[in-house]
Amino acid sequence: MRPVPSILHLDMDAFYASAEQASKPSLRGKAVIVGGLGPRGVVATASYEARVFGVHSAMSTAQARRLCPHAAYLTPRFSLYRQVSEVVMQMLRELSPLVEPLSLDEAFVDLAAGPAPPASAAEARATGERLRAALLEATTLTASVGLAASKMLAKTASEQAKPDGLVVIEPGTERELLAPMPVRALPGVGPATAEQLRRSGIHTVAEAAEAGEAELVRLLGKAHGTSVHALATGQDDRPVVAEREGKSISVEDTFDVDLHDRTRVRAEVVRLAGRCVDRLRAAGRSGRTVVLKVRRYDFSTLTRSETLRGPTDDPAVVREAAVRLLDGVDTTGGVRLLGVGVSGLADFTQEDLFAQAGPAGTGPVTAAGSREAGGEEAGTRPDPSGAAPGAVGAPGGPGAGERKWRPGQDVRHGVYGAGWVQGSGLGRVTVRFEQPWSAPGRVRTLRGDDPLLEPADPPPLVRPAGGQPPGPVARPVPPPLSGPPPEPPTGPGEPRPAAGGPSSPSSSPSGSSASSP
DNA sequence: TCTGGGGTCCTAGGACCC
DNA sequence: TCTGGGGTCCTAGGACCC
Repeated sequence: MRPVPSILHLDMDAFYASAEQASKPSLRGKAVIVGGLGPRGVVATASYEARVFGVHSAMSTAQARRLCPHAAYLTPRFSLYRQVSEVVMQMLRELSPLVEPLSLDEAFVDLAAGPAPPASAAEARATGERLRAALLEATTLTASVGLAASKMLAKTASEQAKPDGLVVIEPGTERELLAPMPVRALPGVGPATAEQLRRSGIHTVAEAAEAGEAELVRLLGKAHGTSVHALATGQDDRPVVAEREGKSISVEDTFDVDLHDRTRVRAEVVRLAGRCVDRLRAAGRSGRTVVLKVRRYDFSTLTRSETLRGPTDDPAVVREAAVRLLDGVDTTGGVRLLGVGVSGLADFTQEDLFAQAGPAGTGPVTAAGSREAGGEEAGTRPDPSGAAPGAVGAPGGPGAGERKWRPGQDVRHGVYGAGWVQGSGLGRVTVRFEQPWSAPGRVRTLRGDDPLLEPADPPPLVRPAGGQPPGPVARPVPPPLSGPPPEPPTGPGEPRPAAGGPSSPSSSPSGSSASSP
C-alpha cells in the first residue's frame, strides 16, 4: 500500500438537485427533488433541504410528495448534467491522466500518476482543496473529496466529507478507522450480504475481519468472500483505471399502467430495440447477444437472451431477435416493464462483418448496412417530447408525445426570454423566466399552445464570457399575463387561437407542477 | 399511488469439445 | 456398461452500485 494518500475520490454533492438549483435561481435554498414524476417514478436525487424531511434517493416519488409536498419536483435534464460532468472530468484530468469516472458525478483520480504527485498527506490535502475551489468556480457546484491510499478508503473519506468537505485518511490509520463501521460501509456489501453476515453475528467491519477469510468464503462464496475479507482488513490494491470500455448497452421503460395487450407489448419491444440500436450505433459499437427483459405485474423479472453468430448493429436483426425472445415469454397478468439490451460488444470493423457472414449456420445473419456517421448521440438528442413511455393511453405511435411541457424543462419565449417550466396542465403552462446568472425570476402562466413558446437547450451554469445580455430584463416587456395561475390566460401579444385549440387532455390529467407555493 | 434506468460482476447448470 | 476431467460458451438469475 502506498505511503501517501494519493488516491482521490470526488463526489459532487446532491449532483442533479444542485445542478438544478444552480440553474434556477428561484430554487436555491429550497427543497428540490429530481426524479421520475409519473405514478411509478422514483427519486434520483434530493437536495439537502429536502433530505431534512426524510426524502432520499430511490424512494418512490409518491412517498416523497407525502413527506415533502412543498418541494419542487423536476424531471432530470441529463444534457445539463453531462455538460457539467464533462467540465468536472476535464479538471480532474489536469491532476492526472488516471481518472476513472464511476458516474456523471463521481470519479477516482490517481494523483501519483499525475504531473505533481503529492509527497505527503498535507500536499494531497492542498491539492484536494484547490480542486474543490476550482470546481466551485467553474461550475458553481460544491464537491466532496476523499483522499487515502486506496480506492475504498478514498471513497469512505469522501462519504465522511459530505457535504462540501474534504477528508484525508492517513496511511496507517485505516484499520482502526474501519473497525467500528457497519459492514454495509464496505463496497459490495448490500442489503442481502449484510443480512447474510448479520445472521452469523457479523455486524461491523471488525467482526468481519475477525471472522477470517475462510469463514467469509463459506458464507458468501469464493469471489465475494475473498473480497469482503480483503476490504474489511483494509487491503485494497485495485488500481485506478481510465477509460474502461462498456460491455453492454440497454434501454428499458416502466409503464405508468401495466400492459396487457400482446400487440402493444410487441410494439413496445420493437420500439425499445430501435432505441437500443440507436445508442449502440451512436457509440460506434456492435453487439452479439440480444437480451429481452420483462418485469411482470407482480414485479417478478425475467430475462431471455439470444447470441447471434456475429456482432451486429442492424436494427432489423436486433428487433427480430427481441421479438423472437418475447414469443417465449408468458405475459398474461400484465407487463410493468420492458427492456432490450445488447452485450458482447465489439468495435464494428470490417473483419467483424466477414466473421459474421462466415460459415453456414442457422443464426440470423445480415450484413449491417453502411453506418451513417452522422452521430445522433442518443443521450444528447434534444428529445423535447420526452413522452413518458407509459403516458396513459398514448398509442405508442411515433409522434405520441402529448406531454409537451415537463416540469423543469428549459424553454424560450419570443417575448419573455429564457425560462423553465414550473408546471403544466389543463392546457396551460406555468413558466418561470430566469437564468442561472439572473436574479430569481417571476412566474407567468401561458397557454400550453402559445406559439412564442418553444423548448430550449439548458443554459450553461456559468455565464458565458461576453455573452448576450440577460434577455428577459433588458428589453421592454409587455405586461405579464398573470401572477398566480388564474383564468385561462390570454396574453396581449398572443394570437387568440381558434375555439378550443388542442388542449391535449392526455397530458397528465392531474396536471403536474414543479413546486406548489 | 410501494419499488427508475443504466450499468457491472458473480454463480451455476448444461452443452460441447478434447 | 454406469459414468473422468478439464475448459469454454451460453443462458438465467441475482447482488450491487450510482
